Amino acid sequence: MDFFYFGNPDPSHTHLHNMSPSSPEIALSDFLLLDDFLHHHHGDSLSSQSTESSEKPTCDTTHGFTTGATSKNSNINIKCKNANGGSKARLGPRVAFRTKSELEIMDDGYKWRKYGKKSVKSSPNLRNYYKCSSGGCLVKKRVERDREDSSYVITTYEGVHNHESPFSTYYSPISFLHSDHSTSSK
DNA sequence: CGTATTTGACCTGCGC
DNA sequence: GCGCAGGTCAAATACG
Repeated sequence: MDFFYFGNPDPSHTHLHNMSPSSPEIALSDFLLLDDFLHHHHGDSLSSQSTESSEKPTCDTTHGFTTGATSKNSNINIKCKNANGGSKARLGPRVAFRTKSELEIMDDGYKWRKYGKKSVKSSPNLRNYYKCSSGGCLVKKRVERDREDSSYVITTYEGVHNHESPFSTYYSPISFLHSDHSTSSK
């Protein structure tokens, strides 16, 4: 499976430029992997070795296991959706961050262009749609407030950037995952 | 004046 | 087939 990293998703605490490689600040956010992308490929060897969650349809339950690697508060939740969510061709893996932030606009190092806004049934709040404004890069993101706790912002990324972040002066502690598995997707 | 954002219309998939 | 919900488009508008 593919993996990508957007640096510190919570700009209210640290700025990207100040981020250290070990970045404990990521602990301030929940990090969700929506691996319906995997499910889309179900049947191949991938799903057998990835988490058991890919076996179950709509395992919306929050696993909430803590990454011993990063730290105390960081919840990594693996979410997988039913195959119907993946019936269309996916741009790539979907990754969601839940971040406690006043601001919905997070500078993750990429340049985003807003292309839509919608109120959705699943939440009383509006959902905003962004595309990466780099030419040829089709990565999208959705930003909405948590319906449970509006002080949280849920940011969902879809796809993989085909270019470097303008601010990629740092290295992700989990970037090895990317190099390790990037060949298996896309 | 060029670029980004806003926002209603339009499109598509899904459930009934 | 119809209606609903989510996602995208694109013209109009705002902003630098």
